[in-house]
Amino acid sequence: MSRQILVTSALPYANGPIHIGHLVEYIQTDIWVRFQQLRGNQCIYICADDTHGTAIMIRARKEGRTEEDLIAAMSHEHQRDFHRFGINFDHYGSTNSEANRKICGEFWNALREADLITERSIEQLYDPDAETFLADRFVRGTCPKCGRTDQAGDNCTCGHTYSPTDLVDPKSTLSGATPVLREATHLFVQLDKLHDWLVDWVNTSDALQSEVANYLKGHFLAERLRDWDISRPAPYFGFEIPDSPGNYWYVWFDAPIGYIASTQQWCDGHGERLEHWWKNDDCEVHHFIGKDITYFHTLFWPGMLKTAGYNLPTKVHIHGFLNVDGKKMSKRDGTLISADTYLKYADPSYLRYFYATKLTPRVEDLDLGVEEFAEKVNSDLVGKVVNLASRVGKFAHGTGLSENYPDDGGLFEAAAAAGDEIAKAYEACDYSRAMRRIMELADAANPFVEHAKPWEMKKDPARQDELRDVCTVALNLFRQLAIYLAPVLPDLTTQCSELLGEEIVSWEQSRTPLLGTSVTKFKRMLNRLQTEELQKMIEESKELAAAEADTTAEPTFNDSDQPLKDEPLADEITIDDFAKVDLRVARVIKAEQVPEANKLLKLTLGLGGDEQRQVFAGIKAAYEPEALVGRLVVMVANLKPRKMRFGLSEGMVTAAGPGNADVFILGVDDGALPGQRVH
RNA sequence: GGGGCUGUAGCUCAGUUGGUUAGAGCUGGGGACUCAUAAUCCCUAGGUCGCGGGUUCAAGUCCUGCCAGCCCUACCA
Repeated sequence: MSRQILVTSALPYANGPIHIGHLVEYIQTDIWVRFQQLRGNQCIYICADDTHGTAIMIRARKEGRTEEDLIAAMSHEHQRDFHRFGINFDHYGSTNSEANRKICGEFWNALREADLITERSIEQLYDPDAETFLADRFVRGTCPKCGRTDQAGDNCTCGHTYSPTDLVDPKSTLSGATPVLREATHLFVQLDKLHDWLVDWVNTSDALQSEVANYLKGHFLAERLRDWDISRPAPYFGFEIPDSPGNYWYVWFDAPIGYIASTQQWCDGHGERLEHWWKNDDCEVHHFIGKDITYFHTLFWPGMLKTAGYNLPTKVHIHGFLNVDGKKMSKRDGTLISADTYLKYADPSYLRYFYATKLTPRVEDLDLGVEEFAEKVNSDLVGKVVNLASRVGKFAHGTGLSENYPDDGGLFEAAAAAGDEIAKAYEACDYSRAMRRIMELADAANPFVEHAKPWEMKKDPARQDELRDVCTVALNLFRQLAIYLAPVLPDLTTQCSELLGEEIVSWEQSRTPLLGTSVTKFKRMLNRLQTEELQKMIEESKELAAAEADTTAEPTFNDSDQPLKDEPLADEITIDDFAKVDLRVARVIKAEQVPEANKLLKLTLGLGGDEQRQVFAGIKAAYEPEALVGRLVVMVANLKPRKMRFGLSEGMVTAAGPGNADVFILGVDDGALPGQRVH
């Protein structure tokens, strides 16, 4: 009984190129889809570019083009890369399509009807220059806890987390402007109304890996589910909400619906009905995703599907991240290798096979060790599998295959019997196990040729029948391997088909030997992988990253000349003049308000040990005392003490800026110690 | 701090419901062959199964404590 299966991979964001980390997922999915098709199931593979959101809007603006132009170019590039890696989508759409807008509307109405939508006003930082609300990652500023500057909008390297509205001296990374708080209405999905249903679904469906189910139960379902902020105010690149003008669906609302919209487009082109795939209990829906988007696919998405009356996922297959040589991929190390760069140095089959040997049904990170990668490809694929065909190909071209299958000591039969186990492993996404079993078969096949010594038969005209029998066995064992590897190595399968003049279309072909046909001239199938090529690949990635950093860094140096005009450079001095000023690193030990003073804060500065100075600084309008405590500042330590109305000031804290709220205290890089002199 | 996962030969891993001398591939050492892409074949080396307790006639396999590593999360996913 043939199954009907719809498969998706996560939608790549139209904001950057595909890299080898992304490919883990697409290769994993593609293998599964090809396996299902080989087994005779009706299986379609749907994907699309994820195109909406602030990041796309900002990037398009920076590049001076429309969003549509940007995402069209990106989609083209993505599809080109996927194609070159043998990722065989049945349809690759875009979330920025009319089909998607329409289905989003349908989901929206269903959520409204189920009374799951609520409205609330929230305050968010707004960039008055760029005229847009700012997501956390577009705000940087000084950590309110430790005073480190240039920290991200939601957390600091000191480990503290906070809201971007807590940042001292926040700046928009888009325009450099100081963001202001602005109120806007947002729409929320009250997910907690589906709490009981979700608990039940997580417990009873087979859709989730056990560790994922545990994670959900322990983290989210253990308490009240928070409302999900599902709208963004204009300007926003996305779909405007029909019954809430000026508000747009958040990109995470329309992205998963893109799975359905893209299916719709496929249906339109193939005379199919969407209901047959998405509103049909007989159709399985499988999502392949990375662990970072677990939450969306296992709580919100099922909730939305349930509410709108679509098929729930039969299975959400979640995989871990890719490391390279045991470390996170990084641009600096050159290990964040783009699909495009990879292809200049290595065959896509290598990566497909290597990932297959590493993938298990668990949510585990996988490691691409550069040495291991080359070893595995060379010894398994070239040395064992391809070698089997390579070593008899020349002989077989003359003899063709025997009419009857010769005695091979039970090798073919054993390999045919192993098919069920291998299929089971593929089905369970346990490719690692499948590859292991297949290589065991290859290990058993090579000794057969070795012991039969076909090269001796070749020299003896009386033994040509024997020679043909040996070739028949070797090539049939090779053919079995090619069939079992077909989901992983489509190119090898094609080459096998060409060699033997038989198209490989079904897993069942592994059960019966191919006999009595001619064999075409053997052509080399796969080259060995040189580790030097991999080194070059990493080098090129490094250079690309460096070049990119150059071009992106440039605009940030576009500084105004106003400060210099306001305060021209002073007269030249000698080094001796400068040496008279004793600048020291000091730690702010105490910082207090001076009740009667308009501009002053009273600071107690430590120079290490017991050495302390009391300093009055005119920074009241710019800094909260609490934010200063613990910070390192640079002070003029040998300034003659000066009596002020509120007490003695024994030095001066250095700072830049015209005054009032625009005062910026000089800091030092990590590692400096109180008491050290500034030279 | 909370949760999850992992810890078996130099490396990557397998070890089914607890049951004979713990396995494979790669690497290393020795040999053979020459059909094959410095491919292949044969032989060989090698591990107190992270550590300590416990249950059992019997534990890598179950329970418990500890140690190490990785990941997630830390009252806005």
